[in-house]
Amino acid sequence: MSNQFARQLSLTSFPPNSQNLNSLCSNGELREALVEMAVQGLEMKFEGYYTLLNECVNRRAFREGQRVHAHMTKTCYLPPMHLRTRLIVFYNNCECLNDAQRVLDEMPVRNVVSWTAMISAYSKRGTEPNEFTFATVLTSCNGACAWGFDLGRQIHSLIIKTKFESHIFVGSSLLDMYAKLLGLDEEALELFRLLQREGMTSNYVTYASVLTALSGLAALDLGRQVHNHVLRCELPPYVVLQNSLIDMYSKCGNLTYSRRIFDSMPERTVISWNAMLVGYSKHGMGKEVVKVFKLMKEENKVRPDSVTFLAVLSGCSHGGMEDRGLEYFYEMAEGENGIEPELEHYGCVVDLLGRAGRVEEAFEFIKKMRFEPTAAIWGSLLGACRVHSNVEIGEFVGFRLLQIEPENAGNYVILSNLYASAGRWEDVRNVRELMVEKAVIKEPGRSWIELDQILHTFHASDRSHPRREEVSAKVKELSVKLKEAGYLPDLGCVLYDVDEEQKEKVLLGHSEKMALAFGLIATPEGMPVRVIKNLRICVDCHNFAKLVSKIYGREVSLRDKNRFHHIVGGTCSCGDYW
DNA sequence: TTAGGGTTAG
Repeated sequence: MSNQFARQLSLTSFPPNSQNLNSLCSNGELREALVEMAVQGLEMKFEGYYTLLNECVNRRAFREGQRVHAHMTKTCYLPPMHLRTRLIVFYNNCECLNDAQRVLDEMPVRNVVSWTAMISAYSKRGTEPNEFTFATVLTSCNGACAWGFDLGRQIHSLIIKTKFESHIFVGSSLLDMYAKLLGLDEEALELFRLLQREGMTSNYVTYASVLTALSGLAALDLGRQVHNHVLRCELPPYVVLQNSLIDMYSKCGNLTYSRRIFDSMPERTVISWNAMLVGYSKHGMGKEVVKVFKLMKEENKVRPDSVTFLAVLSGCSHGGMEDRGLEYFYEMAEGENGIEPELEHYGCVVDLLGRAGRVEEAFEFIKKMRFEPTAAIWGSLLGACRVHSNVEIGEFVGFRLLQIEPENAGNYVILSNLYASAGRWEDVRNVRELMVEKAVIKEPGRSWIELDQILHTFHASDRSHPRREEVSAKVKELSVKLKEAGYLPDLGCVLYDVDEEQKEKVLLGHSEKMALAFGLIATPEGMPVRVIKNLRICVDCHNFAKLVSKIYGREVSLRDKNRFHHIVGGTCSCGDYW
C-alpha cells in the first residue's frame, strides 16, 4: 500500500486523535493505545510516539515498544534526536543493548545526551567492559577533550588487555582520539571550541555516568582523574555528581574520600545517604553504618527509604552486628517508618540469623514469609548451613535449590562440602555426579589489580600475562611458605572430580591467587595490595590471603562480587562469613 | 516553547 493511499485511508476512516492516545496511556490501556496508533497511521506525530514509548519504558513492555518502533519505520517517520534517545533508553531497559546500539549507530546526529544514555546502559549491565563500552567511553573522552587524552590513553591500555583493540568501532574511536588530541595545547583548544560549538562537551551527567563505569572496574586512578577534572571545571555542587563520586570512591576501596565528599555536601538526597551507607556496609563497617543511620534520623531532613533499610540491614550483617540488624528489621516491620519490608529485606534477615548461627530460626522465618522464597534466599540459608554444619536443614535446602536453579554450580559445591564435613562421602560423590550430569556452566573467575594506572587481569590458570612465569613461581613459593605456617589447601573448593594433587594444582591456579602474587612481586614491601574479583572469593583463596597478610606483613584489600575483605595480620573484616 | 540522558539498592 502506498503511503499516500494509507494516509488517505487513515484520514477518511478515523480522524487522528492524539488526545485519545494520551488518555489511553495515562489510564494504562497500552493495548488500546497501540490500536489507536495503528488507526492514526501516518498521522502519528512526535507527541503520540513519545507518550506511547514512555509508557513502554515505564512498564518495560518490550513487544509493545517494538511495535511502536516498527510503526515509525513502516510509516517512514524520522524521529528527532530526543525521541531516538528515548528509544535507546527503552531498549536498554529491556536489556536489548544490541538494539539500543543499533539505534545509536543509525542516528544522523548524536549529542552528549544520546551518548550518555548508552554509556550508562553499558555500565549498568555489569562490571564487564566490552568493545561497546570502550567505544562509548572513548567517544565521550573525545567530547571532553580537556581531560580526554590522558584518560583516553589509559583506557587504551585497558583495551589492549581485553583484546578489543581490533574491534572496528573501538579501533576507529582510538584513531579518532589520537588523531584529534596530543599534547598540542592549541590544537586541543581549537578542538575544544569546535566540539563546544557542536554541543558535544561533557556535562555533569556524563561525568556521573563515566564514574559509574569506572567504579565497576574499581579503577581508582582513572576515577581520581575524572574527579580532578570535575574540580578544575569548578562545576556547581551537583548532588547527582557528588553521589556518583561517593560511590566511585567506595567501590574503589577509598572510603575516606567518600566520606570527605559526603561531609562537604551542601545538600544531600536520600541517595547520598544510601551511597554512604552502602559503602560502609560493603566494607564491613557495621558500627559506621549504625552511626550514619542515626545521624540521618537526627538530621531529619531526608526520609529513609527501602534502599536505606537494605543498606542498614546488610551493613549490620556484613559488620557482624546481628542483634542490631534484627532490631532494625522489627522496627521496620512495625511500620514505624512507613516502609513495608520487601523480599530483599527478608533476605537480609535470613542472612543475619544465619550468620548468628540461628539456622533453625532462619528456616522457620523463611517458611513464614509472605513471599515465595527465591534462590537467593535459599542460597543464603545454605551458606549458613555449611558454616554451622547443619546437615539436616542444609540437605533440604540444597535439594530445593537444585530444583530451582540446577545450572548454578555453586549450590552443588556447597552441598557437597556440607556432606564432606559430615563424612558422608557417598553423598558427596552423588552430588558431584549430578553436577556433571546437569552440565553446569560456571562463570569463569577473573581477578585484576591496578598498578600505575594499568589494570592487570588474570583468569583461572591464566597463561597470558607477560610475567606469568614469575607469577606462577611466586604462587608456588607462597604455597610452600604458607604450608609451613599451617596452610591446608581446602580441596572441597574444587569442582572437578580429579585426584588430590590435581585439585591442589587447580586451587593454586585461581585468579585471585595470581593477582595477589603479582601484587607482591610488583609493589614495594609493606605496601597494601588491592585485588578485585568478579565472583565471590572461595574459602581456600580467603585462607591463603589471610596467611599472606600475616606472614608477609601486607594489608590485603580484596573486593569480590558482594563486598570488601580487608585483611590485616591474618584477620579479615568479614569475620570469615561472606 | 519543550520534549531525550544521570546518582544508591536488586
